[in-house]
Amino acid sequence: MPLRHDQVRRTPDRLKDRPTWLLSRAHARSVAILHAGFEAGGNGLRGYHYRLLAALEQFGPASQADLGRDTGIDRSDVTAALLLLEGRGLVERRVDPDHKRRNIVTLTTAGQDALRALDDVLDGIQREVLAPLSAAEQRQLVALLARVAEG
Amino acid sequence: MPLRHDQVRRTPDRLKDRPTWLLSRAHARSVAILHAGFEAGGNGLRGYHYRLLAALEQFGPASQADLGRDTGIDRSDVTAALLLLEGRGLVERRVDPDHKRRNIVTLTTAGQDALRALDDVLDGIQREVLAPLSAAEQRQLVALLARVAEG
DNA sequence: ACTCCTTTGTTGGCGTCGCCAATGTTGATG
DNA sequence: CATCAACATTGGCGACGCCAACAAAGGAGT
Repeated sequence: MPLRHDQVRRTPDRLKDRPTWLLSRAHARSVAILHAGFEAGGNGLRGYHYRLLAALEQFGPASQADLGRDTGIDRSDVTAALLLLEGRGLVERRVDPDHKRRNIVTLTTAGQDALRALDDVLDGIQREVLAPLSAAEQRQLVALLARVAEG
Repeated sequence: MPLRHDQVRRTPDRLKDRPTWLLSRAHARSVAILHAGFEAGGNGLRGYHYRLLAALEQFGPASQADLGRDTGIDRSDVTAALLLLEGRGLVERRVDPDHKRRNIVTLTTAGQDALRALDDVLDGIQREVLAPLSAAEQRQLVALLARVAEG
């Protein structure tokens, strides 16, 4: 069996046609573009932070546990992410007077501004990720992905 | 603004329709199913190991650098993954006599068997991941994902 | 009132995947 | 012969997901 340095990039057949592989590759590309976008215009915020800001903006003040449930983020990770958001003044935390064990998290004006800025970044990223597809195909993909994601 | 414990799981609108979000969710589900499958029938091997075995089986013995290129795995991660594969006797490493800095990695018979076993596991996983879709839709999704993955 | 169970926030840890830098060797190229 | 590139290895980092243990607090049932 001959060796094969000096050859072009290949992908084993076992991988390249498997849906899970394609899903993984597509996701990897999406993540790379997301990362670059957040790097450039995200001001150090990451996916977790955006999810939390989005939930706060839409649903209003909430406890950390509820935030975790709405965003699919583990309670412990919510704590860490909020620490950063609070440090930047994008969010405020205070103890719920009725439930002293509960923190009520509120979006600040600065937080709203940051969310809007991220929205723009995100929109650009969507366009870049879906660029290989026509508008109709993009809609198809979104519909199919939604069902696969749901299970 | 009223609080909202005791409510059902919701997802912020900002997230739930974005292609990158759906891609991420679909990928997450795929990964969860993959993880469960490897847990059950993967004998402690993970994605990296399968990729490496697949490349070796199809393309024959190769240097670690070539393996990395074929599988999209970083050289440093190839080293670590091979360490485990070698420890299990699924792979053999020897120095290339013509290039003493190069290791030639060879798939053993046990490695081939392990690969076959993983193939079956993987096939089952594909079916589970794509279960929400009809056969025609599955083909559509695969075609679209391939293009998105490619960029 | 008292016990039991659950929720909440926090800390700390683990695993996967992807990536990058530095290093010592070695081969190839000028 | 000097330089440069490739190779394998080590070690580290970041994002994301997840889990266990914990103390504080509340709720339910007796």
